[in-house]
Amino acid sequence: MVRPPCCDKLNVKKGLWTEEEDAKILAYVSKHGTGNWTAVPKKAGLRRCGKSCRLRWTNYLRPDLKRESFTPQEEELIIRLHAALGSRWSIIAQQLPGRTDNDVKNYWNTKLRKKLSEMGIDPVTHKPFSQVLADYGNIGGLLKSRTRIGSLNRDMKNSFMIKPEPHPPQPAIAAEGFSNINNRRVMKTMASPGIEPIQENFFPSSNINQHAATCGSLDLLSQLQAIKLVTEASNYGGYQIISPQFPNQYTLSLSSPSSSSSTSSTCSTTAQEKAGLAFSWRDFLLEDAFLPYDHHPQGQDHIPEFESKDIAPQNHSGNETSAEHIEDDKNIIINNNSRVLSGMDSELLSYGIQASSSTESSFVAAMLDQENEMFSEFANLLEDPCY
DNA sequence: AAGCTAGACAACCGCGTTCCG
DNA sequence: TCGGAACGCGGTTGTCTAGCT
Repeated sequence: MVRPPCCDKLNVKKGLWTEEEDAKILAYVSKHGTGNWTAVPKKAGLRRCGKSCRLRWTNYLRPDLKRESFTPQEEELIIRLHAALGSRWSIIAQQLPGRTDNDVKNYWNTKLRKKLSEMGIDPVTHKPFSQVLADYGNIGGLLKSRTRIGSLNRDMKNSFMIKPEPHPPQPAIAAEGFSNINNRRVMKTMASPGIEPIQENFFPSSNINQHAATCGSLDLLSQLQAIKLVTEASNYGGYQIISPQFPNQYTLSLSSPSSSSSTSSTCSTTAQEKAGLAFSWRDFLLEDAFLPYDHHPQGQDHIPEFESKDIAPQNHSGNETSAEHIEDDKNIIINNNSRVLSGMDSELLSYGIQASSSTESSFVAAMLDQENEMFSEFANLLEDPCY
């Protein structure tokens, strides 16, 4: 990376800003407006990088910034947007007047992530840790018991380090195990050698494992298809988690507590043959959370309140087909991303299903995570097709 | 009182994208 | 069309402070 010319000078000042420096920025902006930040240090008489000036103005000096703490409404909106968008802080911040992306990011990292973790919810995927574990176990089976904890996301790692038992944590119990989730001192400790390897055969076997054992590998799309199928199947066999603060947010309503989140999973090809499913790459695009209200099925219990036109203009392909939905006599309330259920096993359809939009849309984030995992962890498999 | 720990948030860094000559 | 500069974003680090031992 080539350092910008304005930052090349050795005498560029770093660190916290003084009131005098702030005053210079304010005076400059009030006179010249924003823009051409590289010229600001010189014109304003500052020994700062232009980039640093812009950041100071954007994150601190802008007159329209809110200084008070986040409201519960803002909290909920952040969580819902994060579930739909992932860590697109600038886009999320656009929906919160007076808040900067840095504000939102810091608030997420220091408060909300921990809060979700204490609720037993993975802040990355917005799914219960138990379900993430189960999903990961299914995919991790392809590793032939070579899975390492190091490939899990941070919060899952912490949950392992603190609560090593593989059984799904119940939310109320899990709370005590997820303190200090975001503390980087803990992260550094966790990264220390010697504690990273996880016991072999940690994750449960699955039909995917069996198929992979015979096939040896799956192509990437097939693996994504498998993940999606597993995820969606798991959604309907997971746990009921109802946050007292966000009672509508993380509600996976189900009627069969005996159903393991991993038991109904199967390899994509097998499942597709069995259920007549057909996936394409479009199935894995982020789209649902941004559909206008009238594109969602009636009766859907969770409609994003933000304006879809303002965010994520990408990935809007194929709305005319993706807007399909199902609402049958089994009281299935799902969003349009769950159309694959149309041919799903009757054993899945036997459950009463309520999947919030955040749960469904967070699938994409989980998918991307797992895809990255696969690229790194399964590199040898992807390079060694069995066909 | 001193040292330590953790929370909060400001600021920096690196990278990708966009703009412009 | 190309290359450099500027901009924007997300992840990470630094610093301050309050609370605890």
